[in-house]
Amino acid sequence: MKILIIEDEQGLLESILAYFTGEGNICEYATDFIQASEKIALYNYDCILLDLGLPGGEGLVLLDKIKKMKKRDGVLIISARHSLDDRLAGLDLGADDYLVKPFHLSELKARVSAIVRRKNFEGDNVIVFNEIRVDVSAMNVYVKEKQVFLTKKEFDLLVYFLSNKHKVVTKNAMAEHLWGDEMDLSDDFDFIYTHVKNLKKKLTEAGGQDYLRSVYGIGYKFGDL
Amino acid sequence: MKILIIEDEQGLLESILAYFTGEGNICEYATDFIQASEKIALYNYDCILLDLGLPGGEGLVLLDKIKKMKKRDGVLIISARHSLDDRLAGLDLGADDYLVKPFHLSELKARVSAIVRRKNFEGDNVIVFNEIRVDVSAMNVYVKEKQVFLTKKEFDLLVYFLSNKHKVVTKNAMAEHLWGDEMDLSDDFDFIYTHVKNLKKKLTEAGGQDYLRSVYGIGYKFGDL
DNA sequence: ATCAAGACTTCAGCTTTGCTTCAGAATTAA
DNA sequence: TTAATTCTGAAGCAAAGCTGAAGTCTTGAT
Repeated sequence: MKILIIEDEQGLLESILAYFTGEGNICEYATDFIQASEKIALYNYDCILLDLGLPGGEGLVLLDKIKKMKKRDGVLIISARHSLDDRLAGLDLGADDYLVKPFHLSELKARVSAIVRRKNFEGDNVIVFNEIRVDVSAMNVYVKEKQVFLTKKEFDLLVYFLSNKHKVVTKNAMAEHLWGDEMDLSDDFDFIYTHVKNLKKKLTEAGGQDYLRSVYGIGYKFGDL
Repeated sequence: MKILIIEDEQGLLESILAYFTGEGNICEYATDFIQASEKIALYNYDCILLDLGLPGGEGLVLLDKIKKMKKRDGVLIISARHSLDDRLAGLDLGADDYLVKPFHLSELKARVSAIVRRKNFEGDNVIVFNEIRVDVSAMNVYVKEKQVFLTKKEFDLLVYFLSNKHKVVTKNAMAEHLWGDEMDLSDDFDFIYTHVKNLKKKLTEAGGQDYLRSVYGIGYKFGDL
């Protein structure tokens, strides 16, 4: 899962980062309006954590921007303000949920999961594709009722392919989804071939068909045929 | 056992908290309607202690909310009012029991235990998984009819694994269940490895299979295979 | 057919994470 | 208070996964 954290308060930012990366997610962050706008414009996130307390009340402006872009990203508002007005303004502008500071990280996690589940899987967190079944929240993968054990990268990759099935995905898009911007996109990341290969091997060895076809010069396409 | 205490009267809240945590339970609390709603929506508790005396008669509304959510949480109503009407209203709305202030903490405890026993185990407070048998209320664990003596942390851990069998559980989730929100989740708590190891050792030494597999970079999975 | 760019395979070393052990702190029991 | 048990924290070692590079094979264009 890919998360963007927009938070200017150093300490809080760091603990959120530590917590979510600890859960195995890809996290990015922005500490001011400009940074945040750029990231939002350039990338897609499963969920954006937005602190309304940015200087100059820029938080609501950002939210407005996100929504005007018609992106699918979920938005969770974080705010120190108890005023009902702010919260309502946020929800009016299309935020998916809000959370008042201070909060427990586990609470934050629960809400983020809820948002992502609502968005991506319409209440169902199991993806089925022919003989492949992926239970996203339990992190279980089955091929023909036989369990397959994947590493984190392999799992992320599979989920990404499954949620883009029958579409051509570029190597860059895959890299962005798996590593966020920790990685210099001008790099070659040839090693993505390694992960693809390992994933393929595990799936076919478990008796699955090979649904992955490479598209020369672009990337891959996962799906029937 | 995880308990939520909804009580706006500071002194009473503190003594209930002290008492139940002293008994070795994980306790959380809420002092107003908003806090309470949020906690209820996000987490599951073995029992919720609800003071009807919240300002604005919000207690009954909360109870209604809980029941409409179809959660399994037990609810014990606490109230200073002696009126039969309130009591009936509460039980009508699905509360499990009713206690009139003032009361002795030991009485409160007895009622909570009774509710939990009734709710969670439908008269049967034993979890069985293959050759492992756990009597939750008596804190007894048996492997193939042979009793195993666990410490409290080990016991909590086992119960947590058993109630999440076949799912991948993260280290964070385990920590939250074992320590509630007293612990800074951005910490490393490496010592959880120690508890895991000790639990494993005791179970296998008693002749149990090793059902626990670690999921690299995420946490553990307990179950068959 | 030839060539270059991209794709695939393999594998070693590097990093991260997990396991084990043990000692001291904290808690509980006697 | 003392003794025993349990919990926490740290250190060293083991394992898993990730990265990077080298060599080989494929593709599509010339």
